[in-house]
Amino acid sequence: MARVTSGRSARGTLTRDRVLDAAMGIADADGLAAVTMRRLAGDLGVEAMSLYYHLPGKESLLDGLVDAVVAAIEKEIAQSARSDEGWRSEVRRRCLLSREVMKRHPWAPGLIGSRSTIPASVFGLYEAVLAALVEGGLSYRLAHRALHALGSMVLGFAQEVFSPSSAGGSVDVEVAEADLAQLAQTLPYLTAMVASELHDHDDDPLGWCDSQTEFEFTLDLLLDGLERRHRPAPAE
Amino acid sequence: MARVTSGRSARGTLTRDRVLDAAMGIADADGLAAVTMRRLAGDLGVEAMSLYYHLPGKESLLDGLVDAVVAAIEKEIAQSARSDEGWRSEVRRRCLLSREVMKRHPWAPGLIGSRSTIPASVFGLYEAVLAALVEGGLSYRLAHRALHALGSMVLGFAQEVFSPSSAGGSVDVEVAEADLAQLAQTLPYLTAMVASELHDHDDDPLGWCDSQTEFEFTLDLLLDGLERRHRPAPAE
DNA sequence: ACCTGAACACCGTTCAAGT
DNA sequence: ACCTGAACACCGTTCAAGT
Repeated sequence: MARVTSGRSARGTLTRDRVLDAAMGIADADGLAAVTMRRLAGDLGVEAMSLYYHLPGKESLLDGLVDAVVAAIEKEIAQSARSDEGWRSEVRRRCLLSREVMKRHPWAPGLIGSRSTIPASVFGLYEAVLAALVEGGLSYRLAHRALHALGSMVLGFAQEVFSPSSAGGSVDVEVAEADLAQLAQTLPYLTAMVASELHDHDDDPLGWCDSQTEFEFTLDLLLDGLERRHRPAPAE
Repeated sequence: MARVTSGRSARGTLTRDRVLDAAMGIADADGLAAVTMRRLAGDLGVEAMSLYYHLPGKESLLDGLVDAVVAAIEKEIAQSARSDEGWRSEVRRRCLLSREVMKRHPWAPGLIGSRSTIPASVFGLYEAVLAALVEGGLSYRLAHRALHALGSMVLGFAQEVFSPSSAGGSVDVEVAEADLAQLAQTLPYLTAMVASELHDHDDDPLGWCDSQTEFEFTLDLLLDGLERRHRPAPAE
């Protein structure tokens, strides 16, 4: 009577957290495709429809999984935090630690990439990197480009791909005025960056984040570096 | 009687190509999620089961879509080909043109990323970039790292994400000896690169493509570039 | 050779009903 | 408050059958 070995199991009843834990377990073991409402319920010793009492639906479950991975990354980063670290070292550490976590949950990059709307927790990771860059003395302009260039490195994967439209939804950047104050509070650096970049593009407000320009910046960053390593001491 | 306006329509019968064309149309119009066997058949004025006569199944259809996008990229690149172009300029042009095509098919990056096995046509794009690098004088070692670093730029998307395991399948690099000759013929540069890198790692054959090393190389490439643009003239 | 109808084993989700 | 059963509208796919 001390322990139930499986099924509705262990202590107490169903919980959003227990559901998310079980979902992560399935994803880690059998891949994200194995995470179906019916399988998940089965592992929890419950009927599929019971899950809807704790989560509004599958989309919400997937958002919860992303949040869980981001939380794991932030935990890892917090544990290794140092003071008196340059921006370069801090950004580098963050990217490497994110990668460690992603290796434990190889389904996560694909999931994050396929989400139609970027979960707020992911913005938090970018906010922290941006903070490091700006505190390190980079201009908002350069820091903005750095965020684009570092792109998926911030999340811990390189060489990998995602489409904002893969899930069909376009990323909606419209923000209600009411939410803006809230945004400025939780993501102060990102808010300031957008404000700064918008101001610099008074003549062309729509061009403040031109993806063509960002793409070429990143591409040239990489090509410059490769050229430099190919012939190490160019005449400057 | 001259024209049928819709349905089984136009000239003749169902064809693999007509099916793929229709699938691309649906994906462009309503997103990849709208491409179901039933919807696709409906648009072609046919029953869903008829599709299976022309394609073995949905996986094959998706592979066909990837091939179609790659073909569009290669067409674009062929049209703008120049002789007497340095490796840097050629690689840059290829990446920018790939991006143009991807903008027309915004579902493509996500699709390519989610494929459990990398379609052969995609290897062709990397082969061409590798050829440019090697012919431009880069060592196989550096060219190998360049391929990792340029990563998704070669396919036309930056700042985006993909997991090899998102679809559950691990990328299988095992190659039967019989296929090796064939491979060497169609992808000579990639074959030579692997051979060269394997040779350089006689002591540690498994380490010839260590993803941790590649990740750090790319990360430092980007950080170097950002640092350089932050304070343009470092003491070297 | 090419296409179809009916059926199977799955999905996520709704909704009224149980306790 | 928490969980369930039956049902609905979808999937991809098989297989025997039509022409």
